[in-house]
Amino acid sequence: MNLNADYVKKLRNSGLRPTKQRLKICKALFSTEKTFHFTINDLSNIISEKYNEKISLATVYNTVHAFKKKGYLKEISINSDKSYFDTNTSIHHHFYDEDTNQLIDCDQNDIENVNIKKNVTGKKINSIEVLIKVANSK
Amino acid sequence: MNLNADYVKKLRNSGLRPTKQRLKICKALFSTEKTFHFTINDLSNIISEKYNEKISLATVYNTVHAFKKKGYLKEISINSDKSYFDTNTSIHHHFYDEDTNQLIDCDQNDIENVNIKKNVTGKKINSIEVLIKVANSK
DNA sequence: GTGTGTGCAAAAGGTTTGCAAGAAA
DNA sequence: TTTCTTGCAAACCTTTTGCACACAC
Repeated sequence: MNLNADYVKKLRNSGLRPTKQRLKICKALFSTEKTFHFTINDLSNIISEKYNEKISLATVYNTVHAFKKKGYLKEISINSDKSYFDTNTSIHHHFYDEDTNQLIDCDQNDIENVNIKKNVTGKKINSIEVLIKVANSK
Repeated sequence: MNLNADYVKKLRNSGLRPTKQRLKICKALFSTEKTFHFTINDLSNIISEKYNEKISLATVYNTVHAFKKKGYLKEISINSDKSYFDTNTSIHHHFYDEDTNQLIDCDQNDIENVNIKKNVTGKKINSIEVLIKVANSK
């Protein structure tokens, strides 16, 4: 359970002004033990439903992107009409349930090391993401 | 080099009527040896620039999705504002150059077998996709 | 006070939809 | 003739932008 003061510190440390809106978003994202996946729209709904407050969509977009840049959030690659974010920033992968459109974490330990034998010349590997698409057997 | 007659057969075999538009799209997608990546917009441009013909965007969307459903195309998972498709339907992976937004094939042999030790209960794995994001070292 | 952040509405960009007209079976 | 397909425009949704106002420092 993080306190508001922790969020203020966290934001200040990364050069972001601790505004009311950003603190509220921190609370929505980082006050639970469990990490989770969300879309911008989800987050906006959480704030308005759970906290009964409203933050402009533009601000939510701004903040989420700022948090991503600072490494507080990860963006997940699924082909979709919208962007998914993850409050779990450790190295891990995902199952994507094509029946329910649900994303499920896949621990790095649940996958045998992914070893890339070749790289694009002159480039450095920033990340390796594995997406495992699953569906009902039928 | 495939002939029109081959495309007619291919379409008919999968229950799709071989219309003028679909045949043109087949030609644009499958008449070269090399496979490639494209967006709907790319495809639309190829048809209008290279073949000097125009197919309604709605039809291009329809056809691409139909082809994907039939397994003639693969959709690639990148978080992006648009969908990418691949005429290479074999099992393989991708490098994504974050500097240039370019997609590069990564042969399955260039990755040590990805072994998933755990699965979502009651589901079957449909695909395993690895996306390697690269960028300039600097 | 200065510079940064916010909110609103409008705009943009990709994708989907509804429906009438056209083509294939 | 029946069914599937096309084309167009409008609708839709997510995301971005411009700008005036407000807030943090």
